[in-house]
Amino acid sequence: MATISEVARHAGVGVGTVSRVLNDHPSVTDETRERVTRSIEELEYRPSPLARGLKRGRTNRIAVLVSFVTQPSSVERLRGLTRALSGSGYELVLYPVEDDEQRRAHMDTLTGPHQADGIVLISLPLSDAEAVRLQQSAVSLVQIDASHTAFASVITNDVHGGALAARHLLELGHRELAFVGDLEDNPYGFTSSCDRRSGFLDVLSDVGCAPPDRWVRSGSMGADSATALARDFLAGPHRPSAVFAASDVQAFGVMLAARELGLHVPEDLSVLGFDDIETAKHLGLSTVRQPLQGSGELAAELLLGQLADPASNVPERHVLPLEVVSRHTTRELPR
Amino acid sequence: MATISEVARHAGVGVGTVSRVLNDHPSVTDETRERVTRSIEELEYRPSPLARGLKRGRTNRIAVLVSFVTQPSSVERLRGLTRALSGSGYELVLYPVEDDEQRRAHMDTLTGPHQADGIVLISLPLSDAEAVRLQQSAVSLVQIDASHTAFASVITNDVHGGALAARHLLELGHRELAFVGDLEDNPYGFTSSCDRRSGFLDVLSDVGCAPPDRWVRSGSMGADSATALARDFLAGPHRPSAVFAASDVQAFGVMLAARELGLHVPEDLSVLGFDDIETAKHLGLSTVRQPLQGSGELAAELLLGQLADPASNVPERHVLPLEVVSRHTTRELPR
DNA sequence: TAAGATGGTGGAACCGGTTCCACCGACTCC
DNA sequence: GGAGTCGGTGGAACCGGTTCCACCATCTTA
Repeated sequence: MATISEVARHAGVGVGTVSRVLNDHPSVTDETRERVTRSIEELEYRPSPLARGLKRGRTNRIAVLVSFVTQPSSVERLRGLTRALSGSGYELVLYPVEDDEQRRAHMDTLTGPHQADGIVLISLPLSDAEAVRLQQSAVSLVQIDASHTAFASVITNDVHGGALAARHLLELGHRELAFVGDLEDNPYGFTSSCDRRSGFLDVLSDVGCAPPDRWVRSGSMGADSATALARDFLAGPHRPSAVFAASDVQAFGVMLAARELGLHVPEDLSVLGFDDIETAKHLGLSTVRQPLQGSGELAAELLLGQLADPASNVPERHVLPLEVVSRHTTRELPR
Repeated sequence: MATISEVARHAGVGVGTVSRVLNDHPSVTDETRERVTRSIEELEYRPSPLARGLKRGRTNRIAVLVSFVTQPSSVERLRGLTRALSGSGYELVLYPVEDDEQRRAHMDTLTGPHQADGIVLISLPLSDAEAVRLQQSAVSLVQIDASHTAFASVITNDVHGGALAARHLLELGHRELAFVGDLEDNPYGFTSSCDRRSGFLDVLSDVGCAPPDRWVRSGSMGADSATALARDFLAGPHRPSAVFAASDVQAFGVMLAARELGLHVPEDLSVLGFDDIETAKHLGLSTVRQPLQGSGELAAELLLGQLADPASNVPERHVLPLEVVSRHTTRELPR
């Protein structure tokens, strides 16, 4: 594998000149540039990102911390990120977080020298202590689905989303409504599920349709616990006519419970999800859409902006719009 | 940010000694080691991976090339990879491939110096020319769902999988069978869909149940085209009693077509998928399971083995088992 | 024509580690 | 007691780039 000095010797110039050609420095004559370019091609030379990074103090890498395993919505955000990052010259290094210890270990790594020029956090709220350390290490950082004030963030209004869900189901004529969501004290401090619930319940209370407690349930993240919870209140003689789930995955869990009990969706039960992950479209799930891929794209653009011009770093909140997408799992009740 | 020479000065030793402490070299007295360790902690020193990599000629990075956007099954393989790689000391750099040009660009990058110690290819068959270049660059490589003979691979027997699907549906009493899969001439040269189809059709022919041509359909990857194809043959007066889809995503597409036409699954139509992606479980889809996460884990282990002991590099094929998982979308036909 | 400005170029120093070689003191052995 | 061995250590050289400074040829200006 050729090095820059071999290229220099081959072209009969100094290493500085080769470096200038590589970096499009203007003060090289066309004739010299041409000769160097030819040598580069003949020797199939490619510069070492390690050596370059060491000298420049930059890595051309963007670290993405994501609780990868548990959340399909995170995968969609990641897709948006990869799309917006492709062709930017930055590489994407994945730091999957499965538990709190991994999360700490990754944070520790990333505050070290020469790790990444920028960081994107997906659905991982920052503690104040972490925020301070990250600020000291002077790295650019953008949050998705979390919003510590020290850094820019891309979020949605979950309370509003819950309210949208409630109003949609009310408009369809439903009055007997249930909710299935995540536990409040989950390992990472997400609040989105709770916010969606309170937005949902507030609207219902306002119109006098507050559901009984046993129709408002929370379990650990994932479809399985949603199935168990829904089985519980769908089995009884008096059951809700519609269920709002705090995520599409949980909505699938509810649908599975319904199927097991011989209930047809949407004839016997309407199910409304939240997120609009790709499978929701494939399966015709009605849901409250948030722009998942869009959140990744926006985060990437913000980060690239900060990296291109560090002075422009304002820790602004970007609130993305929500919208109800009505597909085949909700239906209007006959009066 | 402290450097190794600052640590050396602070501890009153030479840089060599600090380096030896960092790398657990035995010839350091406990007393010196202790003093250096204390200085490291006091200065919050962390070594630069760039400098280390430059000198050692290794990057401690593993590159994963994956056609990320189109395939949920690839995401599951990626999960297996991340899990097996966590704690290995290697970082995972993602190279998402969206088109052939990106794929070439990434291949070109990765054959350069100091890029990655190992490469994992997910569902991206290698050309001979690429294989030669990769061999020259002396990088370790493991393929998943592709099997160029030059490198180790983790695969399944797709023909066998198609046969399993056929036999399962026959056992349930179905005789009127349809197939939906990918186009043969897809951009990346996948053959899995075709192999599954031929395994499926061979068994059906053997028992005299070969379906008519209009029940054997192929479209571009994804649920949408599957919906369109299925709508076509499900709408007619004479329709199949069961559909085998070459992937779970396409099975979802078929289910959506059924729902649109007012057909209930499995009462009016049995649907069998292939892959067993996570959503398949959530939705109770019957499917031919291949160990997706397991494929990622095995690939990671193989790669780590090669990296730990380059002499052990044998380009072996590892064929993973297949199994029919019967859930709620297939049912036994009454006689 | 001499002095100064200018643009192109070569090469040393440097980024922050690892590794090898030289050195030193202590210990062993004849 | 002197030669040889050995474990521990310091520091220079090196990995492969970038960048700055010095230098030179050419051109401008007095």
